[in-house]
Amino acid sequence: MTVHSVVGERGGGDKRARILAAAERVFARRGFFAARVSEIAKDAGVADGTIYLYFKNKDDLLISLFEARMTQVNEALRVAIEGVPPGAQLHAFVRAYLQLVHDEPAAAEVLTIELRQSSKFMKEYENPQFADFLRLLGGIIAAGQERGELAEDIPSHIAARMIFGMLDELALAWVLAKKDATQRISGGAGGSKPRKFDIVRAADWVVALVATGLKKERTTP
Amino acid sequence: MTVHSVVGERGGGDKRARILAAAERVFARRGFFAARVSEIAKDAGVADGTIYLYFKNKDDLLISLFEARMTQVNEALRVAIEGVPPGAQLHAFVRAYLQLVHDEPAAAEVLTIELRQSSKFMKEYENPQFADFLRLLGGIIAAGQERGELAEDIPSHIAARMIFGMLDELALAWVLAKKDATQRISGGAGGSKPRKFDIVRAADWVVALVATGLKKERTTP
Amino acid sequence: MTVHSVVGERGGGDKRARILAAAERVFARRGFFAARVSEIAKDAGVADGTIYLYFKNKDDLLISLFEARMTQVNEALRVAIEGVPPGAQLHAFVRAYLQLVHDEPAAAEVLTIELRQSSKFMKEYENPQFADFLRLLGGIIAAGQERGELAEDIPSHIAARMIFGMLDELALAWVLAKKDATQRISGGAGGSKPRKFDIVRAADWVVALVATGLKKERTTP
Amino acid sequence: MTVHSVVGERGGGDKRARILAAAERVFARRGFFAARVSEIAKDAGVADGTIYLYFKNKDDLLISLFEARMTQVNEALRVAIEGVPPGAQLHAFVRAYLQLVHDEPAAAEVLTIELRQSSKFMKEYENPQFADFLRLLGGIIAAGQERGELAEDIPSHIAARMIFGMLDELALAWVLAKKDATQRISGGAGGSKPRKFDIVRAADWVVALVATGLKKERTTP
DNA sequence: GATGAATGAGGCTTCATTCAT
DNA sequence: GATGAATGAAGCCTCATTCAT
Repeated sequence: MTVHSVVGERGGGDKRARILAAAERVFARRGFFAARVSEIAKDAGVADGTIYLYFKNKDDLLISLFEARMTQVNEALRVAIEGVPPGAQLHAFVRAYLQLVHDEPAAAEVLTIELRQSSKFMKEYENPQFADFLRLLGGIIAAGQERGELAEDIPSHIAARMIFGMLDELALAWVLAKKDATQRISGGAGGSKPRKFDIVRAADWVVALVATGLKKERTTP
Repeated sequence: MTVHSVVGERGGGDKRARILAAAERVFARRGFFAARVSEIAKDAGVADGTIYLYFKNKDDLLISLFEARMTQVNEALRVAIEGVPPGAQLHAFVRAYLQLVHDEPAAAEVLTIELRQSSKFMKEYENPQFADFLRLLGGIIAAGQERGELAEDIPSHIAARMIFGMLDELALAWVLAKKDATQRISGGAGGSKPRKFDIVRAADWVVALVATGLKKERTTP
Repeated sequence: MTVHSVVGERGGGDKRARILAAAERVFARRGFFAARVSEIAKDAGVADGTIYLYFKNKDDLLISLFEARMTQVNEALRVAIEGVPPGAQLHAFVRAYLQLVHDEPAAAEVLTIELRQSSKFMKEYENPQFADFLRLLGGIIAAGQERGELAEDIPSHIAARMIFGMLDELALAWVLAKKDATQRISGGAGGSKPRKFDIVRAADWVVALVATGLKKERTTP
Repeated sequence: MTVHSVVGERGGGDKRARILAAAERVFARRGFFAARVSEIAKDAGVADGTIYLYFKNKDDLLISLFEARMTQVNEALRVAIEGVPPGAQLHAFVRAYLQLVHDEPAAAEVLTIELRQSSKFMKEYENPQFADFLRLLGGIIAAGQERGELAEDIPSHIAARMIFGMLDELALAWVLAKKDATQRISGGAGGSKPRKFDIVRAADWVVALVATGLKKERTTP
């Protein structure tokens, strides 16, 4: 199953998928609130009214998009850690996640930015797929703790949150930097618009930080 | 300088501050897009039109709020690490940040959720205060690397991003959990609505993770 | 010819009649403007598009319905007064009309309520069947006046209008009361939702009022 | 209190009244469903949005209009029968009602046609003013029955309904005839579009019919 | 400066109607 | 003839912003 088959492509077969793919592009381009249903329709090559044959309303479009993408992300992550030795699963997970961000920047942008939108989506909407995601990541950590490989002073679900926070922030920084081709390569800690960096390579940084921290003198055999 | 003097209080003196404080409450309650200028005016005890004597428009209200809060956050963080030995500054920084989140949940909600929002603010808006924040945090890390205390394999500005990601995610989880008093204390990695936890104590977890990672066998003198 | 054969039945044969019957049910249930063509189609067991094979548009559906029903009403009324002595024809007419209302409440509701509706139907639409109805009733009165049995101070067509007004209002009151089974049997002149009464028996009241009025001691020459 | 002061005039003072007056004109002209809020606004000389400062929505406009008008009608009728000898009150009531129709044809049209509109208004909407109207008329009849002047074989509230039916039908016929200046003066019982007649004079016809019926030789005891 | 009634542009959505199959 | 997915015009309503008082 490819990424595109889930959300649909421009030349895709069924309308629902094409609308969802268009919604993703437009939400990424404008943001949910600034996105116009008519623009999504135009982008999908359907009439405005057609959207309402497949989705209840504009909100449903975002929720459906999120569910489709998040389900797919979870699926890909599960595949990525399958057959991997327990001790290497966290690395595999992180790398796979950032690879997905790299491959589907529009999806990453919607997941990263739009879904924080409080009212309708993080508060009222229960969001079971994101819970799945956290459960998957938390499970890897908890298993490491049970095997005695990972310290138990941090609750696994909190650790999962923290790792997700890192990944999400890196994804956001990368996605926003990507937007701006005229980005000045100013040195230092940069402006609010971060410089471009290799998001896939960043997986190693995340794993390094999570595994052994920043302190220099560390692991002894 | 107190927190309130920056953003204003209900019984406060000047109108500008009262409007800003009201905006923060309403943005936290409804989200930026769902917030109504008239509700902010009512909450501030002024007429709708009065808001436009102090702010250019609704966007300006959010930007001003963000700048005031972020300036104050940076100020508080600078104070928190002042006079602290270099090796302990990161801990002080993290603890101070999460304490601020704890003390001003409405502010935390606006900074955490609303500012990620759409195009208008993370893309078009330059956001120098957030850059300051990252520079401050990145500087602490860079200094540690220069002193040879911290590993240099992760660029300091990337490390700063990752740490901010953790802090932001914890703040978000805590703020959203706070919203829902009827939260079931179900076990496991939880649902999308995280269980309540002690946000201030979480500072230790962040520092532990950042310092030495999750791996069990670690630092030897 | 039965009532149903004109407007069609659920299990009926040809599609046109089934659509018309469904339209009557839906118009009675929702009102013309709130009725959805798709609901009529569903109720008739045909596809939406099929309706347009038999009717020009939604308006045509109501007009056709009205013409079919009114033609049938006029037919039934003509039959009802056939062979009846001239002096008893008015009574027969009134009784037959209210009996039809009783037997076909959905039809009565459409004729009574929907057709008064806006411009489209009472203003722009010529409505020859209703003219027939008034001509039939007016003819009975005019004949009575010519025979010297009825006073001539009221023009026969005005008298016909007044009698129709009574019948129509009684039908409306009865139909609307029928809607609400939980009707409180509060005394007095009632609320806007009238109490249930025997619509067929009401024929005697109409005839009594029309024949001799309300005055108790009737004038003697 | 004049008629206009209740519903408002074009050059009137407050906006609410002007909007209500415009709504009455537009509803009479187009019918409720075909009426456009923007046309009402234009007719009232206000912006579209202004209407929503005074009324909740389009439905509220019709309900408010009905309540204002019906309250005023009831008031006028009460004044019309005040001080009139009991035996003459019915005549006074009928004449006053038809005079109101004559003086305010747009109001009559809205009351007569639009309010039959089933779903929203006769079914869901309780309509206390119309109940008042019926109570007033029914009270006059009941009083006549108690004084022994009127026959008691017809329940007073049914008699009230029947009289209202006559008045309403005459009003409708007159209002619709008025619409069409090019009306052919075709003889006989006419088409569906009735010929013009003197609506005020019609009061005598109604009273004659109600009082003594159509029978020429009236029954002697 | 302060007010808040008024504005009016513009979006989401509905639904009668069409037409390729 | 029958279908029903697709169309797209058009309306109600919201709400940020203005400006006369």
